[in-house]
Amino acid sequence: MNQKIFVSAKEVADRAGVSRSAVSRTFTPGASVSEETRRRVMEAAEALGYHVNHLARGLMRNESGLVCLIVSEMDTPYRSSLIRAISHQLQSVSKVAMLINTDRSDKSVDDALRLAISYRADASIILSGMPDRSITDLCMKSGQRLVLINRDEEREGALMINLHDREAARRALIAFQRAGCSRLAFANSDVGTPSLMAREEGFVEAADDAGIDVVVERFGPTRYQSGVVLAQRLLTREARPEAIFCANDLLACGVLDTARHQFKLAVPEELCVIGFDDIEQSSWSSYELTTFAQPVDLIAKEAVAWLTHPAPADGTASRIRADLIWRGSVRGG
Amino acid sequence: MNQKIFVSAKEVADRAGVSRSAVSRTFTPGASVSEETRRRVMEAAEALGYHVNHLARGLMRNESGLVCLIVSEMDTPYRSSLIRAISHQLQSVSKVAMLINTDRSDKSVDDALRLAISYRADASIILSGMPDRSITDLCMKSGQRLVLINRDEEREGALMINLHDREAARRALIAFQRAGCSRLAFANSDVGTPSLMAREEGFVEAADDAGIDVVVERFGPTRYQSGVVLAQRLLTREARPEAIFCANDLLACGVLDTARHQFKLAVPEELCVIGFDDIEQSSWSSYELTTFAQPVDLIAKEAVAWLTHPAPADGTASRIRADLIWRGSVRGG
DNA sequence: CCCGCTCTTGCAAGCGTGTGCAATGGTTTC
DNA sequence: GAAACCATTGCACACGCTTGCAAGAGCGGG
Repeated sequence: MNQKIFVSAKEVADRAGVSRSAVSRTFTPGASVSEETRRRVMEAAEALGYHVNHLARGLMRNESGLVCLIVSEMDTPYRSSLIRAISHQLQSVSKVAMLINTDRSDKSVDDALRLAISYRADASIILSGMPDRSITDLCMKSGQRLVLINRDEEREGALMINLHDREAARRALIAFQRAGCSRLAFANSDVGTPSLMAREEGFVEAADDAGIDVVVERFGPTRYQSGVVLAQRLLTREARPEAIFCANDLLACGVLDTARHQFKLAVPEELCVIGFDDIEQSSWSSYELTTFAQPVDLIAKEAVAWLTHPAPADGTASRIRADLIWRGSVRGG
Repeated sequence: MNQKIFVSAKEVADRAGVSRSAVSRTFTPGASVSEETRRRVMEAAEALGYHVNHLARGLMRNESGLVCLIVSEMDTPYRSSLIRAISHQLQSVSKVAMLINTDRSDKSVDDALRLAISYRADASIILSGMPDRSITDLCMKSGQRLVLINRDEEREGALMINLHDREAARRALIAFQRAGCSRLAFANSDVGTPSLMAREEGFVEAADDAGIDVVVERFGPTRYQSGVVLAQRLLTREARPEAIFCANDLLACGVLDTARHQFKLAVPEELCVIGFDDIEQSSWSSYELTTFAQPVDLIAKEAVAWLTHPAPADGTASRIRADLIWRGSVRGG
C-alpha cells in the first residue's frame, strides 16, 4: 500500500545505454555531456517518467533549494500578499518556499528555524516574531542565510529589510496638518511589533516637535476588530480627535467603519484617517483609505536577490521608503 | 563563504560514546534505546547543535514530510485562509507545507506536480487549476497522494473535497424569494472554475424550476474589480435586478460597493446580495454580507486526515455543506 | 608519427540517514 | 542451574545522487 515506485537514474542509464554519471550530468546545468548522450538520456527519462530526486541532490550539495518562510497570521491581507510576492520570486530562481506558520511566541519561531535547519533550507525569511539569538547564531554557523522583514532588530549576519516607518509617520503628521486637523490620535494594537511601534514613536515625536498633542491608544491584535474598539475609545473622548493615524490598514478599516456607521461621522470632513500597508481593501470604494504603500514586490526582490547573490558585506540592512497613496480619507489631497 | 558546517550523527555518537545507530534510534520514535543512552545522546546533540537531516531521512524512507500546496492568486482572502488552515493542520502531524503558486494555466500546475515529485512530497493539495491526467497518473504511480479542493473533477485515486454548491445555490434562491425579490441575477467571473460554475448552474436551475428568470453576467477574474464591472452591467439594465447572487464574496463586495456608492441604492431595501466564502471582509460593517461559509478548518482537517490515514477506499469524494450566514444584505433575515 | 590538448565518459567514493541481522547481557521461568 | 526470552547495541548495507579523477577518443601541429 505504501510502496512507492520511483524510477532512479540507474534505470534511465540502463535504458539509454550510458553510465549513471551521464544521467546525472544531463540534469546538472553546466556539466560536460555530448549532445548525443544528452538526447538519449532525455528520451529514456521521458519514457520512464524520471525526475531527479531533490532530496538526494540536496544531500550531496548540502543545499536543498528550500527557503523557509516563517510567518504568523498569514491570512491577513498584507502578509498574504508578501508571501505571494516572495514565493513568486523564489520560484523564478528555482527555489521553493516552505511555509511555517507560528503563533506569536518567539519559541515557535525558534522551532521553525530548527525545522529549517533540519531540512537544510538554503535560507529562512522571518516575517513575524523574533528568534532567540542562540538560534540565529546556529543558523549562521549552519550557513543558513537569514532575512528579517520589518523586525527592526539587529542580528549578526542577517539581512534586515525595513521601511522608513518613522519618516513615513512624520509625513502623516504633515498631511494631517495640511488638512487643518489639530486634535490627533494614533491607533495601535498592543502586540508591540517593532515596525508598528516605530510608526507610533515617529508620529508622536513629530507631533512633539510641532508642539501638538497626540492621543495614543492601543488594543488587541492587529486586526479589524481592534480598530473597531480603538475607534470607540477614541471617538468617545471629550475632545474628539479630528485625525487618526492607524498603525495598519486593517485597524484603519475598523476605525473608518466604526466612525461612519456607529458614530455617523463624515470622512474626511469630520475625521481624517491614514493607514499603513496599502492592502487591497484600502482601495475599495467603501474605504478609499489614504495610506502608505508597502512595496511588497520590491521587498521580495531584495530578499531573494540577497539569498542568491552572496552579500557584499555579509550582514546588511536595507531601508525602503513607503510612498503615501492619496485617497479620500484625508481632506485636501 | 558557502561552506556550511553541519554536525552529523557520527559526531554526536563519538561525543556520547555510542554507535551512530544509537543516535539514529534516539531520534526515531518507537525505536529501541535504553533510557541511559538516550539521555547521553540527547545531551551530546544539544551541546553540538545537532539536527537530524530530514533530506537524508527522507531519502531513506522515500518520504520527505513535505506536502505540496498548489495554488494561484494566493493573496486572495479565501485562499489565504485555506492555506493557513491547511498548513496549520499539516504542522500538527509533523509535516510541512511547500508552497507553489501557479498562474491559471494547467501547464504550470503540471510543473508544480513534477516539482512535488522531485522533492518526493508525501502529497500534493491542489487549490487551483487542474493537472493533466498523465501527470496525476504519474503521481499515483509514485505513491503521491493527491487532494483536489473545489475542483469538482474526477481523478483516479485522488481525494476530492467539494461543497454542495448546487444545493447552496438553491437555498440562495429561496432566501431571495422569501425577501420578495423577483428579478434575479447571477454575477460570475469568466474563469470557469468548476465550483463557481456549479453555483451558477445550481442557481439557474433552481430558478428555472421555480419558473423565474435569472440574468447571468460574467466578467474578468474572480476579484473585487470584476464585481464593480458586473454591478455596472447589471444595474443599468432596463429591468434592474432586485437580487444578485455572486459566485464569490470578492465579487459581492465589488457589487455592493458599486450599488451603494455609484448607484445610490439602499441595501437590502432596494437590492439584496448574497455571496459565497464568508471571507473576513464580509463581516465588516461596510458590507454585512449574507453569504455561504466555506468551512476552511473542516476542509483542511479532512484533507490532512486523508493524507496521514490511508484511505478506506482509495479514491474518495467528500462533499461538505456550506452554511448560510445571515447578515444584513438580504431582507428579512 | 608522436606529443599535447580538449571533450567526453565511466568508476568509485562519498553525502547522512534508517534498519535488518546477529551478538551481547540480563532477567524470568521451570 | 539451564533454557528461553527480551531489551539493547553495533555492524554494515542501502537510499539516489554528485563529482573528482583518470582513462579513452579525436585532432591538429610539429
